[in-house]
Amino acid sequence: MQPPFHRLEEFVGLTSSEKDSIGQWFANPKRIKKHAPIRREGDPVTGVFFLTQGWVASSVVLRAGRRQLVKIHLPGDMLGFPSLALTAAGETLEALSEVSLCHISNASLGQIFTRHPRLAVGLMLSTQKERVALMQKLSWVGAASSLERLAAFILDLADRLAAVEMIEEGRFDFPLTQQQLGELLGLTSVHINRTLRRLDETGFVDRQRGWLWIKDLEGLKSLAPNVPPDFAGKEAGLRLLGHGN
Amino acid sequence: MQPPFHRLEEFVGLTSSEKDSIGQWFANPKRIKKHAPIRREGDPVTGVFFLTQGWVASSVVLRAGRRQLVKIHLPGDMLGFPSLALTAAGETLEALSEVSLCHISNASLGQIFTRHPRLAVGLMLSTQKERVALMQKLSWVGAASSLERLAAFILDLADRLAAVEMIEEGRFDFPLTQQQLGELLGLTSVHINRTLRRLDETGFVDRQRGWLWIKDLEGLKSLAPNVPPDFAGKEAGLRLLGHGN
DNA sequence: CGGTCCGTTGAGAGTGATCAACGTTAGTGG
DNA sequence: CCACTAACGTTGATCACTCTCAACGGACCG
Repeated sequence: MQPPFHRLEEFVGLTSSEKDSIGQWFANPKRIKKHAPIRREGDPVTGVFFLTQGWVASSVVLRAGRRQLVKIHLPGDMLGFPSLALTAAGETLEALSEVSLCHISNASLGQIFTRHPRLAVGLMLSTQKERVALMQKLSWVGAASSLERLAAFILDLADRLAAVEMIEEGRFDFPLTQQQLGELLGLTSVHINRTLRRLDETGFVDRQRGWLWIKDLEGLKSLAPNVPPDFAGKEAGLRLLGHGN
Repeated sequence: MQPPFHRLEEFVGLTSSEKDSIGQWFANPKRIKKHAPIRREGDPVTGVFFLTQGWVASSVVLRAGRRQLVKIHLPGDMLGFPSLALTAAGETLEALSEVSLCHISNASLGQIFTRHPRLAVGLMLSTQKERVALMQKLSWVGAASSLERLAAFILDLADRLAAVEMIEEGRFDFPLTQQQLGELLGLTSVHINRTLRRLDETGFVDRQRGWLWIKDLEGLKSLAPNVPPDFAGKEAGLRLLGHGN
């Protein structure tokens, strides 16, 4: 199976030599069992990860024993970038399903910058995209009701699932527990349950353990607190590197 | 006056040739009046900014007319990076005080990647640091009480002010209105007011229009929902680029 | 087949929002 | 320099969204 390059090629076109360099990353993918930790907060920072299959949650813990899920990662995502700036990992990465991922060592990552500047730009833009997504999520949690937050998350998720063909006619596997949804959106699992039921009763979604079905996309969109940002694709890379390149 | 290089040199040591390249950025700084917008959401993305003096807020707006302040920027910060991935700016940058900043064009930024890989690594790590900060803030807004959020913000701010010597004995200028504080922390201005008064009455802080005084640092720390992350400094750059470099 | 985790539902409590009014400060123009 | 005005800070009363606590049923796993 072809590794999901789409996120790496989103912002810059890659030459075959660049693709070769990347190809090494996928030499020996690692399989992780459902619910197993990939990396814990405080672990040494050995590099980043490229997720090829499955769902991963990244989270930070607070003193009170609470925790915040920062992001749900899907195939094609790069994991662990923020921790590069820290002495020890600042986020826990946990497999939400059977997961397959590749480790990219610090040295390999550094070589991208010294040898493949175009690829480095692509990586940088990719992490800026993540930052935009994080800003959006902060705005949901800081300034939207439970119904709005849930709608926004489901819509965002559906978009990202579509990019890797993990959604069909609005239906998709959904391995998150309501507890985890709550930790993701700053709500309790009890309130997630009630809010989910409201979406259900209105006919916007249908759900069973393990999967979700968006029955009324436009209805959900009418609830969302913002319109999703418009990512620039290759144009972003060209702005930085010049059109003659 | 020496531009605040500290953030650029935080993760990698710079050679004199690299410093020269950067030096061009500071050729003609632009002055912005208090309360003036630097860039609005939807504006074209012409590059990024390097803040040399003053306070800047970056914010996103939601459909309901609400808005979320994403970050308060201080001298030394790079502004506008996330929007590089977008077709149009995704965040509004607004001067909270008299501001002085330098514009760095897309092309100049691209040249950093093609000509000065070490500097590019420094920039990348710097934006990862911002991402960590954003993750922290999300956790405050998503999982902490109003008192905890306020304490966490004030402590974080004090640390960052200290890095640019804008704080003296715990006292500093503070140009944010309570309305803006509310938009930053996901609370209403009324509730900010009451929460601030609680901090005041407990003797943790003293405040007047325009400035703030941290009277009991340890007390504030006891309220904070998390311990601040430990950034790796030059060690982070060395991990990627190798110690022999 | 039993245990544990997860989803569901109810009752009650509380944090923070909303609405409203007023005093104070700072900025503006005469 | 003063009067005027708008923005900001403060406080009270009330509302409601979400949390907490609790119990129970169902699904999955060993």
